[in-house]
Amino acid sequence: MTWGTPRPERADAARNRQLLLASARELLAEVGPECLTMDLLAERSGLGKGTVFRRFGSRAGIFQALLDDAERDLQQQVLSGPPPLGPGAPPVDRIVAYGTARVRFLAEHHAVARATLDGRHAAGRRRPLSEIHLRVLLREVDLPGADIEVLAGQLAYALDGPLLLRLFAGPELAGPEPTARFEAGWRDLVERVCGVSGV
Amino acid sequence: MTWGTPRPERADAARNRQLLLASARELLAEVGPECLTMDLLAERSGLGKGTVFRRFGSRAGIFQALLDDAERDLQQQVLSGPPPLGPGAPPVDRIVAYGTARVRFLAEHHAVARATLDGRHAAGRRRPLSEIHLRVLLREVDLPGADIEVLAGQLAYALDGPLLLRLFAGPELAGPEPTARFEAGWRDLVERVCGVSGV
DNA sequence: AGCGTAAGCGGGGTAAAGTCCGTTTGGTCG
DNA sequence: CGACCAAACGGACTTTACCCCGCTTACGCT
Repeated sequence: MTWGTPRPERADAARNRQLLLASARELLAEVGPECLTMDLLAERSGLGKGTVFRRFGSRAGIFQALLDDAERDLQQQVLSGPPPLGPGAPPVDRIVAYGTARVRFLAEHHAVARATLDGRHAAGRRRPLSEIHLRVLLREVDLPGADIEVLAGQLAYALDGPLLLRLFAGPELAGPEPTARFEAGWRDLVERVCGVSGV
Repeated sequence: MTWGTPRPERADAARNRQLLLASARELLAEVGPECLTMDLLAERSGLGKGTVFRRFGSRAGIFQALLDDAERDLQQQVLSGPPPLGPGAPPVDRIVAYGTARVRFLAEHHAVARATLDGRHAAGRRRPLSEIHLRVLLREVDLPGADIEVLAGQLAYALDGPLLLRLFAGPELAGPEPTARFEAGWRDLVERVCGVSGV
């Protein structure tokens, strides 16, 4: 036994995965994301509820799986498609191209992507504090050609919750070391964006 | 009657708000975030479950309120504290100082901040795709002194879900206009970060 | 003070997420 | 071909966020 790959997927499991994804897509079109329940999906696909949970882990997992499935195409483009999205172009061009592609991807699948975030009744999330403050300050900096609204949002999210929390949550890293690293990273990012040249 | 302010808060409501926040903090320390249920909080504070929901709207709302409460102090520092966090310093310095303060704030309150994100068993969220791809490409760009790991995370989040979804979700803006704006914003951000000078 | 009313309160009810464990089945090895 | 086992399945059960609506209470007005 070589343990490089943990185990191949069983045939019935693979079949059911496809069945579940197909049923989920149907239901999504019929009743919309917020009415798609685990029970409903189980019934529609003719499988047990336990099976649905085994596959997806949670309600949000369904949408994640759906999105991953749609994203596979984008991944292929990135790995072996034509430049600048695929290999062969200068890295900066590829980064720009990737962002463009991803924005379009999310715009196209925004309903599913939204449902991924779980909070099914959270409706309007709030993150205005950092963003507003940054917007005000950025206006005072001379940044010709920049879209301040968008830039403020980008920086706010670069700074905010998910990134930090993910690392903090990981292998118990709430200590001083990653904190210092984020602080340095933030300083570096801001100085690059604002065009501070020197030492 | 002047209708500028919708209505002042009733006295008992204010008292109960404080009581609930205090009870929530106690329970948080005793049983941890994931065991803090709405029923438990209601019982501990001697109020009805309906009241708890009226106050906070949802489970996540509790943690949001707790975090907002703690953040009020930071807000004060920003609005009227000493520079560089408060007014009086050059904007870039203030931006850097704000980021530093916020990183420390989140590091200190990471348990609560984490619980804010609702998905109580979501555990490890996945966002490796964009991040890994960006990391690889950024390494090919000459960026002296940059922490590529951190930078890749920052850019990935600047690009990713929450920002887009928030605007898409808002006043129904999935159309082409904001998409184009995000694409342009991304190009601008990347070029600033990577030090592309010219036209 | 007495009254009207709108906001706040209570807690039982509901639906849906997530868990458990006994049963079934696909795959492999003798 | 038959036995064995780990993985997959099913669906009843538990937990808990969230809703609903009749009751209570604080505040403004006369």
